[in-house]
Amino acid sequence: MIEKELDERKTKILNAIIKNYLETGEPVGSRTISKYTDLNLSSATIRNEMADLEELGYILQPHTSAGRIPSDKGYRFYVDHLIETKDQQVSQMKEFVIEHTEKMEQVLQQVAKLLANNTNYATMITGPQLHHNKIKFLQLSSVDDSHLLAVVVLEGNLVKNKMLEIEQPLDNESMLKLNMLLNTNLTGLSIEQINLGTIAALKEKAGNHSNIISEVLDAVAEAITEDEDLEIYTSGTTNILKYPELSDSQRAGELLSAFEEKNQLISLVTENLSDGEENTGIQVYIGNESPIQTMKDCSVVTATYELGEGVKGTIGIIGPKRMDYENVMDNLKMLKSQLDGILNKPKN
Amino acid sequence: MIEKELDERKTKILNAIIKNYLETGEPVGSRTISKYTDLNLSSATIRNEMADLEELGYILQPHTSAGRIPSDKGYRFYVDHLIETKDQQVSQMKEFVIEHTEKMEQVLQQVAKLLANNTNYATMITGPQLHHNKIKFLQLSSVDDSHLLAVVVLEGNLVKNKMLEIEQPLDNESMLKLNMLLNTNLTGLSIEQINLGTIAALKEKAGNHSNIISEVLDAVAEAITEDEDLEIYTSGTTNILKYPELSDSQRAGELLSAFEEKNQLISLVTENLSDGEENTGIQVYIGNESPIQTMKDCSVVTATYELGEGVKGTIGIIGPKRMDYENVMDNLKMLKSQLDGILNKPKN
DNA sequence: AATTAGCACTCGGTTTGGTTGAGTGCTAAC
DNA sequence: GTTAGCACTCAACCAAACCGAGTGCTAATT
Repeated sequence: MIEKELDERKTKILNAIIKNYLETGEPVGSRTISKYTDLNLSSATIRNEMADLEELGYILQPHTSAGRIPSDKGYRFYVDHLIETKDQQVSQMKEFVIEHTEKMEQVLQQVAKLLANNTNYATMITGPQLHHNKIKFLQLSSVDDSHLLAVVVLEGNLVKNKMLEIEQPLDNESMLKLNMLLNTNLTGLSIEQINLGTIAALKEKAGNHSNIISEVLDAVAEAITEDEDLEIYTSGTTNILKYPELSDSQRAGELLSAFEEKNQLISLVTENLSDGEENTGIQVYIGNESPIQTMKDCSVVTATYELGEGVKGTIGIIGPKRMDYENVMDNLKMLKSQLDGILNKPKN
Repeated sequence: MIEKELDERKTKILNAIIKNYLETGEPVGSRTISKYTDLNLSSATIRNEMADLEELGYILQPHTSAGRIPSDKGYRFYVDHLIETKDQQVSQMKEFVIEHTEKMEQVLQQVAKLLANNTNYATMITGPQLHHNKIKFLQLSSVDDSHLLAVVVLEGNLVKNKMLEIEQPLDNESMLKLNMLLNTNLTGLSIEQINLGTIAALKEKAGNHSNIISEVLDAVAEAITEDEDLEIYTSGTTNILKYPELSDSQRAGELLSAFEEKNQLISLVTENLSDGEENTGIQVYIGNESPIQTMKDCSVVTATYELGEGVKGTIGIIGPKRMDYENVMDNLKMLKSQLDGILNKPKN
């Protein structure tokens, strides 16, 4: 069945076509290939091979009497089989200079920007999902007569806070008690681990302040999930205007809107997190393979980065189908490893 | 000197030209005006008047034998003299439905989006400057052995926090003392009011923990200024692609980049805040009048909103020069008043 | 003196038709 | 299996022709 659809020569030719097309963006003809490669074949022969390749679906003609361009299938074959993975040294070279700034969100924004500058494509990055992060510290304080402030510190020193309204002021003693109660019972737990049992137990112990407990818990849950969950940072979105095949205002508008309405990008994140990610953790979506319909004329490359036991975030690069996959994937690999180091000891 | 450059009739004609051009976006000819207006003049007469108007610089011809389009001077005259301010009732009609959500930033983002949807232009909005906001509550807590968490609540219940690293853990008692000290000395002050004297006094009282005091103060200052200061929210930026005169990928790219690199927008904010703002607090920049060079083919309308004694933010709308100034200004006026109500009692 | 009808003129936009050249597919020869 | 050669295709380019909206000017009208 899989008795090599493509022989050595066809492979070489396909590779040459794609390489050339990635550089020029123009349909490539038989004569070009004839000279480009070291095969020493006449253009006529190449033509025959190209006809075959077309029949097999790896390349296609924009119109009769034009050169060939890679099809989605062609690109797929290219990224799966033809990319030469660079030796590690070279990759090491271009280390990213990430300022070790305070706020997580600033780091992320910065990474997105760096990546965009390096690749000339649009980029996105999500913060890590926090569901599994454990609560490290929790504090309730009375701000004024009608407001309590709940502050939660998660592992990795991420701080979240939420204001609560209360009907009547809480006296100092109750406050202390509540704080004690909350801390002893909740620290070390992740939001997922707080179940009805825990809550009931807490409420009971809180006595006449049980209503506050549930409010606090709600607040904690909300602060952790709702917020960072769909926080997606993008950069270099206007880069897509640099590629003529994407820059007519119709298409470009839709694409750019997708970046602005960041919630459209979520499917990239979720898709990626669930997917079995082979070896590298890098996913390539070519054209229609993309989970986002508006990106059917683009290619999307995503990578997940991890910071300790299952807490993951996603980085993505979106560009034209004729993107420089090698460079992009190298960059992502680079980042993956570096993010590990940086995010594992964040300040905030 | 100012003996009315334009007589009644010329004014009417100019008005008609602009109105028509705003609708169609096409150069408008004499015949159109002849029918459009109630002046009952032949196209020939209009032509003569138009020649005059052109000489005076209010309109111009894209090329011979084309209709006329308004010049910047023409637009300026239009917004200064010709806009009919709608009666209040009509404006009242389209009240904005702003969800009273928790986070300030969400409100702002939402406002930007609403405005963009309503107008079909690009919008931006800044959070209020917080320098003058007073500190309402301040708390230091020990998160773990090497980290303190400083939480500041400002008037209006804005919460800021900052993580501090310390060399050696603080015992409970010192912590209590410090908190007491900070609260009694700093609450009620705005960041501007904290001067060297206050700091020195505090340090003295803190005794052997004086180094922590200055760290805390730094943190407070940083949290308040650096952060919200240049936080600019944008929305509907892709709307500009809807206007052909702005949507060629060259120009559009520059514009959109300006929105992405939000710091380019800052000049709009500062310019506006310092400017004497006549009566309405609404500023219109037409074409080259804009403080941002990349927007020389656009018009920019900004408004400041206020929430109590000098604390201001800025809203801006950016669109083509032929924007619907009336609608835009109405919307802004509307928002100005509503934001007052909403932001004066925010939750967070 | 102001208005208008009429007319020649201008000039961007569109259509038309021809030319060019890159590139193909096919066939016949090597 | 490879190649030279040739007829064919078709987008891209270009010039000529045409169209029509719109102008400026002049002479007649009010």
